[in-house]
Amino acid sequence: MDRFVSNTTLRLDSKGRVSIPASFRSVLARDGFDGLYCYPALDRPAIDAGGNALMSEIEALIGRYAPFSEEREQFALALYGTSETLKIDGEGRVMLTDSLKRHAGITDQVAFVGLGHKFQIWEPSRFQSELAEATQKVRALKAQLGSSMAARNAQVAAPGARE
Amino acid sequence: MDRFVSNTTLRLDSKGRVSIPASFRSVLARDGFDGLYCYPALDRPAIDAGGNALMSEIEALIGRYAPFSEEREQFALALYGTSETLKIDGEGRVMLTDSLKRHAGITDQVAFVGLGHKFQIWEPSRFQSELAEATQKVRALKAQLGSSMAARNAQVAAPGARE
DNA sequence: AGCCAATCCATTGACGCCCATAATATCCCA
DNA sequence: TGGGATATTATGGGCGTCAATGGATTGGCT
Repeated sequence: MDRFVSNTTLRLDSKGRVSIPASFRSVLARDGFDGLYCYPALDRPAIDAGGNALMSEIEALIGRYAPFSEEREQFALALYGTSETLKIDGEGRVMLTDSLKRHAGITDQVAFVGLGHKFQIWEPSRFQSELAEATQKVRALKAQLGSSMAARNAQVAAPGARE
Repeated sequence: MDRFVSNTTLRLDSKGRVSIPASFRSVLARDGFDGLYCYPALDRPAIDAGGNALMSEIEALIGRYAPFSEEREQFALALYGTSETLKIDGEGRVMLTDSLKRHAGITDQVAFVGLGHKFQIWEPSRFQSELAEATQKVRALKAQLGSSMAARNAQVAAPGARE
């Protein structure tokens, strides 16, 4: 597997360390990145994290704006300026910095959430409500798609049906 | 055969493992995917499962939105974030995660239901009632079609409608 | 010296992998 | 066409390994 999927919540120990889920670690290893690249998510109380794939995505985003343009400077500041590269210890753990924890409201537990090419780190209860909200949105979109392509769904609802 | 068809219900053992029906396994093998990709179905108490075909469907859905856009982040969170790639052991069994079992109300038995490019995993009695309901609807639809050809167009326009 | 962080080591519970058995299904050949 | 041999499924259980976690020790830096 070469993408981040699923979610798990883990505890921080007394020293503030937390294990990165083993499945995420193996994706990072495949991606070939020593450490964990992360930064506070722009518009949510979460931490974006990943490896080379994430870094080049950010690079691409910033690269789309002209050098010295106002937008470019601001993106660079918001993303590069707040990024950290955390070390991963021998047991696969990291120590989140205070500013990252503050941004996400993290205290003693975190939820790791796969988003494909990257993953996010949330305070567990905030993640729950965000997930509920996002799920609603996806459901709404599916219903919309369903009514325009309804014949397919009707079939799906009655897989064993014979006439 | 390269599609998932028919349905079987199987038991979970004391360790929570359940065999994937052999016919489904051979489809997965053909699809070339090590493991079982699955996630809670959006609008039913069931689990959607499959291989590469299913995963690229999700990828396509998410790929329609621009990187870092609000929609993309939410979709990735709701879809990738709740997906799991289950390992298949040497005997063709998987262990469903707690959250998947909770979503589908699964305890000690499951029904595998082929849906073509993917399949679903249900709690058996829920599947029975869902199937009965669906059959009922199809029957009603047929009766209407039979008694009045004129109704055809209206029905085709809103086949998924619930009342 | 004193603090913080990087290694290193220990524990425990879950999971992966292996082998065993029973019940079917499939084949093969008289 | 039977009917026994054989392969395949579904299922059960044992055991070693690894992941998550906790704690101790070392080493650098001020």
